Amino acid sequence: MKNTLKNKDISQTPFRRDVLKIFNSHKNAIPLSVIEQELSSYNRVTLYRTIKSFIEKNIIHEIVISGEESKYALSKENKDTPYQQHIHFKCRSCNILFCSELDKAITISLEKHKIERLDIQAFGICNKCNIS
Amino acid sequence: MKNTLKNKDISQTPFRRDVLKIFNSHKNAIPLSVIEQELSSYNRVTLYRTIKSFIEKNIIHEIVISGEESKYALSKENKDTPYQQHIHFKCRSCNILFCSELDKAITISLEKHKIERLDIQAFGICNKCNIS
DNA sequence: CAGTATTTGCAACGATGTTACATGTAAAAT
DNA sequence: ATTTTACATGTAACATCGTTGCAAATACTG
Ligand SMILES: [Mn+2]
Ligand SMILES: [Mn+2]
Ligand SMILES: [Zn+2]
Ligand SMILES: [Zn+2]
Repeated sequence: MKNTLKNKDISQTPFRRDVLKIFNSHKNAIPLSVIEQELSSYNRVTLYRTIKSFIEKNIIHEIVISGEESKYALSKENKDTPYQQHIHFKCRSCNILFCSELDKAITISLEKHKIERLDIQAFGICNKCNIS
Repeated sequence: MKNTLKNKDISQTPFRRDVLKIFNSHKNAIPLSVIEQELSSYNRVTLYRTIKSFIEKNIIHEIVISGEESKYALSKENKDTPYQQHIHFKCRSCNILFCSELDKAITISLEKHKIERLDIQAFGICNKCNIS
């Protein structure tokens, strides 16, 4: 499970390891600004390139929501593990955003059009905010 | 059905009318670049502000997809008509993006979290691209 | 029509993301 | 282990995007 870089056919560099460590230390999706805060020092350009590589290699995926800073989260899929349907949940109270698997896959059909993949964002109130 | 500007409590100006005309003349969601092409002349700042007002007044809504230019489409909801669940379909062949209503509303439940609203993007092959 | 509120255009600015190129480093080959 | 090669990084410059302050123009109100 560790050493995602080697598994992903992408060369191991200190900077990439640091960024990956940050992703591994967060349960939820994080924006660039959080990565920047947690890196002691960094180069803007290199960070952009790192994020882009990670997305291309399927190490992370981007989650965009209208009017918000893009967020990034570790991907589960590999060469071995194929893509698995999941949704993104965003709490309107504490603002966390996380990936969540579903018991049963959602299917939608549209009469005339062939749907191959769904991208689902759910908005509401999370567990923690609900009880307090 | 016409004269959306008056209904929406937003003052009518030539520029806003022109932009609205463009939306009315397109069945599908369109990006800023298309609006810019179709306006004979325009001011960048004013266009940004117009789009922002239209979104605030619920005349249009923004559809963002990772890695793509944001697109905008007319909204159905008014003071009268409440929000109605719908999905966005994007064809990977001809690239059109449009809003589509569903026969039956989709519901997802997440055990611990309270879902209030869903945002669903569907990707695949549209009608037209499928037959040709 | 006159007075007020809102919108527009302009100029300047900040944030975001990209590119070219020289240098450094990781991985592969010997 | 050393050399070679391919790839990653840092720097600077740039382009694009979107925002702001302010003065002038226009739409709305009465
Ligand atoms: Mn996810
Ligand atoms: Mn829509
Ligand atoms: Zn919460
Ligand atoms: Zn199509």
